[in-house]
Amino acid sequence: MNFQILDADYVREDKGPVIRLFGRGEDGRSVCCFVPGFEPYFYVNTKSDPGSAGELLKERFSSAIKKVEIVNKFEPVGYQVSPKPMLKVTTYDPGNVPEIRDEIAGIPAVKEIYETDILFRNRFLIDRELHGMGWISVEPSSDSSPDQRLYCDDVITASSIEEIEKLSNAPLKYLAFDIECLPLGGSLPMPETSPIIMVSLSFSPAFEGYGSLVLVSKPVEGVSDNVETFASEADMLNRFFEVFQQYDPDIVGGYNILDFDIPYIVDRVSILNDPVNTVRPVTGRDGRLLSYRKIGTRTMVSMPGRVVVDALPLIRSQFSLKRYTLRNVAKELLDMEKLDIAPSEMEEHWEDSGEKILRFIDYAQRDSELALELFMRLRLLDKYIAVSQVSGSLLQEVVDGGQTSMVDNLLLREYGKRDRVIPPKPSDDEVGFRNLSSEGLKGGEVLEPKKGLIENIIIMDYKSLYPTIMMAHNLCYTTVVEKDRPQGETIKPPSGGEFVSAEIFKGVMPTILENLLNRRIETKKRMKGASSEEEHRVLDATQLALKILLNSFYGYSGYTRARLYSLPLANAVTSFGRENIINTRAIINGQINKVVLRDSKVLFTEEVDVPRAGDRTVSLSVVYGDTDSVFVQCTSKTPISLDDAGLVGSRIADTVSASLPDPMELEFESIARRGIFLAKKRYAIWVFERAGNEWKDSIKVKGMETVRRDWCELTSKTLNRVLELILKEGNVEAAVSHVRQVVDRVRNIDVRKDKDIIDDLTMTRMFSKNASRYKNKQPHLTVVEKIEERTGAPPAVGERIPFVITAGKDLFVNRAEDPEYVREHNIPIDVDYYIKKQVLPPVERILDAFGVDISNLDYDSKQKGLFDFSDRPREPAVNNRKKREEKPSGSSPSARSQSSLFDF
DNA sequence: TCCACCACCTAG
DNA sequence: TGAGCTAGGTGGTGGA
Repeated sequence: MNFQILDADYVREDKGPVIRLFGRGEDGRSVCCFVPGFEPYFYVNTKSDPGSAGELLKERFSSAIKKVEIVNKFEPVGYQVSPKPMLKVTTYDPGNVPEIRDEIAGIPAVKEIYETDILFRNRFLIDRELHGMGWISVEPSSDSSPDQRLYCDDVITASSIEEIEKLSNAPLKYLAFDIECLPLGGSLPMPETSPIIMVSLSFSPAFEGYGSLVLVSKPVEGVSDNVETFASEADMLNRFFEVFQQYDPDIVGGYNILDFDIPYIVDRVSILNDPVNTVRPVTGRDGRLLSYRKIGTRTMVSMPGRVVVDALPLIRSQFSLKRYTLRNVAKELLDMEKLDIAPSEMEEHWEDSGEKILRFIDYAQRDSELALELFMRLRLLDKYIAVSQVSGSLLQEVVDGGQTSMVDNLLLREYGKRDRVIPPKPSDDEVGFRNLSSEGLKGGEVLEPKKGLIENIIIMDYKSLYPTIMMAHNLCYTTVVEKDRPQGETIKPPSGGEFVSAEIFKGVMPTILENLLNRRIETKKRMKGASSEEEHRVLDATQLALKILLNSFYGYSGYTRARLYSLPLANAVTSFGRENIINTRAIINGQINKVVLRDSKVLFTEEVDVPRAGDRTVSLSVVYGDTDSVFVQCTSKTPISLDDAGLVGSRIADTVSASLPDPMELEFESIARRGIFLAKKRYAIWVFERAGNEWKDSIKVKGMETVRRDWCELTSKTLNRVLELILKEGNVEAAVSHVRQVVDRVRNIDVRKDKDIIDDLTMTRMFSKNASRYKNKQPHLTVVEKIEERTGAPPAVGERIPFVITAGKDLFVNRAEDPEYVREHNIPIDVDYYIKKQVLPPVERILDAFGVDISNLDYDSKQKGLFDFSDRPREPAVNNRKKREEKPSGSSPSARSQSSLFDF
């Protein structure tokens, strides 16, 4: 029998722990597979003779410890010539391990204890070389059949398990749900007082022919046939859990279900069950009841055999949006409208028996449909499934957790194969110590940009810079010289320290990275020959997962809560990176300096013995770079075609790559016809990228206000237009005139007449911590306070708060106001603020690059400035350009490119 | 007026 | 957005 591993856990039986693997088969049947015979264990490093220490442990813990063996293991960190004897302690029960560990820790002969905090199910997957979302082939054993009541199509016991390769996913079943509560008097619903009145469910694939189902807790006439009505809330909830188990979903999803729907249902059920049990919220494949745990502000839900996924956090981390309400997310990402009923009108709709209640039902249905659409249409889980397969962690862990557990998982697998033990997660004290004693981790190098307008830029970047540095220089926990000294030369990073070369000992991490990198190259190759769209999608997700994992190791090494934290290692990586980008600049500016184009060939100066007619010289100069990228300006007396620039780019990239150790590689990316560079990490370019035989152009904006969520839409729109006019059309005059129009329009805003403009004036900022922790006033905090005052329900920490600035004499922060409130009460907007502080400064920074003298500008409406052309000829930009052209070439950074700006 | 500081968000 | 990292720009505020 073949199936894909969705989840795993264990149960205790008489003979010992038994692993349970949950999954779905290629035939579409859900499976629970019991695997007996796997035992928990951990390692102990002793101060003296391990033999006698082992005897001591066996005696002291005879009821818990099954056996103690002496094994040869390397310690986690540092190059070591040979392993040392340690104790491998096998216990009867995984649950006892923490307790035994704590007692053993007190024994004087014990130096260190390793791998006691690896979850039993993970230990199993790692040791058996199985992976989350991996396919396995199971040989069922005939003699024993598990008798537990499980909510699965098939229940088997395995006699053997083998991982198999399969490109597609099993036909996974998705269920998304959403509840509606009845807020009494328009206030926030609380489980104690507000009943759940509807539950809406959406299915993929359909459930008994229905794509969605709405359960309603009171009788309603005239509903469509995917609506079921009940006499009570309890009846409705019981039906919900019944449908849940009948459908038997693999993925249980929704929007904000972790922070709202699931806790609400659980709390409500316990209230309904108070004197007598009337509702049984069975949701786990093992029959477990729905429950949740709060860890800090985070809600954890465990549903054995299934995977619970809240779309909200996933969308937050993957898409940069101004707001993450379901309404906005559906609009931005799905181009779908959420139906809406204001909380204050819900009671009225609910009490109605005609059109209003039917509308309310539609509204409920739409919410679960939207949630399901987010999963299906955005293919939200593809990436997580692939990361699970590649890292080996279970899907639930990948979805819930960060990069740490994935890296841990990969390290555990490879450390195990190399006979190395892994240290435990650091205690809070240890983390505190690490934070305090850290002299700091230095990051990447950012080259000062040549500011202003620049034409013909070759953009190149290093492919996976940090991972390739680790591979190239064998940087690893296991290669740091701090215990034994190796023979011969060592690798000395610019940051100091020493690492053993790969010839003497190849590091564990470089080995893992090499595997990941090779698999990625292989996967990309297979993508080209993919036989179906589905196969292509799976392979694409896989290569993306490999990239994510490749890039996770560096961050992990500098993360103070990581099992394997190493500042010397992390600093070695970045120091090589900084050295590398500076060397790259030196090679391009100095060694290469210029190239000659001859018959579609790129020649270096030393390759040109006799100049020929038609030779074109292109001078090269690095004008910007950030961590792993270089931007090279090309100057030539004749225009340079995209193809020629591409050839030059490839030749440079190849030349630089050849000077570097494998697998470091500089890659040609794209060509920018024009770019405006304002500061480090702030620029806009008109780029051309190769797409087959074509060049595809686009404008890319980095760091500037158009991509920042704390600026208003008016700013983004205006700036985008200005950038487009300047970059694509070279039309500064038109840009200035556009700004003038915008300013005019803003001056004449009448909030009462033009409510839509409020959307364009709205800024958002994240409410990032509790109000009391803010040292300074903040505009969005003002709004949070106002909302709390008005409704009693302040937005939650972590939400993005929209606000506009209203007119008045008070301090800026105090004039921030909720856009909704402004709309309803026709509150005047601070027009001056929007012109002077929102629209003009970003535009000025750009026009400044054209030498427009802004020092005399006065934007006050009464005095006419550059942007108020009403009684002034609109020529400043043009005049300015002429002035600049008269200057000798080279006297100003943008002078030369300026002259060609309008000829292009 | 200048500067240090907080806060935010972004680049990579 | 409660768990990978640092570098860097910009705006508002309040005190020197």
